[in-house]
Amino acid sequence: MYKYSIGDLARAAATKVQTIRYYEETGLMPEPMRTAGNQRRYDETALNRLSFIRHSRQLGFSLDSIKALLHLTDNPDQSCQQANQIAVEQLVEVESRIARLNDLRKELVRISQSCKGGTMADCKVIETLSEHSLCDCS
Amino acid sequence: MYKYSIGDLARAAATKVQTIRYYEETGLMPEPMRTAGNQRRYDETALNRLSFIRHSRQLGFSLDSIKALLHLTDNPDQSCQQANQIAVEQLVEVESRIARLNDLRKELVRISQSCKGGTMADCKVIETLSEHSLCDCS
DNA sequence: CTTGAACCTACAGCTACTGTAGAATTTGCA
DNA sequence: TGCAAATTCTACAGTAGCTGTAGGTTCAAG
Repeated sequence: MYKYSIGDLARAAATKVQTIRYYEETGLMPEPMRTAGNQRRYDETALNRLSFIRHSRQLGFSLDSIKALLHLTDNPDQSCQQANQIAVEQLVEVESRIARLNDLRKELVRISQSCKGGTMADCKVIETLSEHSLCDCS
Repeated sequence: MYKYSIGDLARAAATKVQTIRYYEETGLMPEPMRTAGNQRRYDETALNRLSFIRHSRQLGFSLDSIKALLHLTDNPDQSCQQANQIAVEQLVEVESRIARLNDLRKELVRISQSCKGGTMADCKVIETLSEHSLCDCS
């Protein structure tokens, strides 16, 4: 039943041991059972919860958003709309980040194409980095 | 000549006063002149340097990369190639971030489209976030 | 000359971990 | 069963790149 050590859990969810303890500290993971010698022991539920957290983190959700999502799952009668709302907000955020990065990419291309291979004295890269007025970025 | 207070500089470069002091602490900005009453006073050179730093930050360069670029400008005889190398590395990094974010976006779209508006008990959003196996992300 | 804005230093806090030290426990193998 | 190696424990410091605060001083306008 309570078969996983913290190291097992870490391996299974591709996390670090310290990260799991950190999640416990900050209330994302519940306090697990302990052995007689005070070591943590986990069950499948804990592994699922940790996987959920890690996957959400990979999708860019903040720990606060994840906390909110986990709180929602603890109240199964509430509307799914709130969970969806959090996901949509995250989507909006990701799309705006993509847009900004595309702008950056454009200017970086311009900068690196300006290099004519001379010395620093007439380096167009540095020059271009100095002139914010010319760039498209917000 | 030394006409800018730290507040003037902050306004001119759209930064916070504390950020300028932080850049000084970490060696990105040189220690400026001081008034008799110990307040910092800057000239145009300092403003140019700060603008360079801010613009580079907006393009996603780390403070370490910026330090390297600034170091290059202090040695005008060196090859421009090194500066270009840093810019190209940054470009590669930005492109990989864009690619990853595009993957995330795809999955977030899938997640938010799965919401059918019921209760949390059968929330597809949460379900989808739990199942890493189904997703495309790395 | 006064008053209020801006400045000073020093330090704590933010996110989301990661690393370290030194001690205790558990596990595998003889 | 005994022992060594691996793992775990707590507690705390450090990372990037700032940002905010407290308590005090200086500057500039009127």
